[in-house]
Amino acid sequence: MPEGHILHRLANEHRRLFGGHPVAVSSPQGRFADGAKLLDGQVLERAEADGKHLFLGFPAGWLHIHLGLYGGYTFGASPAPDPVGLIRLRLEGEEHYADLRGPNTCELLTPAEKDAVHARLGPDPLRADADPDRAWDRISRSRTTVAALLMDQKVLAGVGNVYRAEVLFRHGIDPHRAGRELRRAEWLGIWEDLAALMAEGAAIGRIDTVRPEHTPEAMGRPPRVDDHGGEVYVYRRAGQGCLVCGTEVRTEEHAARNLFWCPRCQRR
DNA sequence: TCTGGATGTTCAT
DNA sequence: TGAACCTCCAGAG
Repeated sequence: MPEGHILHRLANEHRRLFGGHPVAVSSPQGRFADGAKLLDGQVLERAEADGKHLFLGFPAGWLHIHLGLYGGYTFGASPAPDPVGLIRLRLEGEEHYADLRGPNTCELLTPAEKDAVHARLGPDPLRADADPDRAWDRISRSRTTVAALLMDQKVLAGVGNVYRAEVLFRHGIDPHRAGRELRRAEWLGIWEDLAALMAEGAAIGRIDTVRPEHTPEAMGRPPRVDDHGGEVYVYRRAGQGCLVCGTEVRTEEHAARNLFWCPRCQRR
């Protein structure tokens, strides 16, 4: 379930489980057989994430992975079992293995090619070197909606549909407002909040955005279960009552993605 | 058993 | 703006 926090979590996981050691690299499915052959037996030297991109550094080059909509990882203790389903990439160390399925991208890059990927991404709230003003330059001049801008990886890297919906709710911002209608203070509030929410998401492995005072328990309401794990305000809650005001949460297709918002809490 | 949907991106038009 | 692509799974029949 890949938004940026998951990729940072995966980078940490790769460092922890395989960093500094040689790994057996294979492609049981066969679609990355040539690349796997080049990397097999090499030491995993680095692992980092930028936005929704994962980079694994080997002497032969950078392994670039993008999970797309339904790519995913499975980790386990060695020895790895016989492959089940389509496993594009398998890394195996002495104690652990990692299986990658269904990625959008799984390719080997030169350092220059890796730099080019970074160059086309906006700042990532989870990276220490990120500069929110770089995103603000784009947002403050744009007629595009805030909803679309937050999902544009050239503007801001790592935010997906869940964080987009949730951060706009938390700041009471109508997703249909144009970027240039946003005030700088509002943007900085969004940025700070994303950095904190996504850091927490990376640490716990799920997206939790509901403030303690709004949890169903605190509000005296029956608990709700989200199929994606954490507790959220509006994402995929169309037709349900808003946790804060009770108004029906709305949804629409916006720039080819599902958008969710509370028409009362989020004003223009 | 089949269909449709999903937290994403790219390319063609 | 729409289609294609990557894969899995819940729900329908």
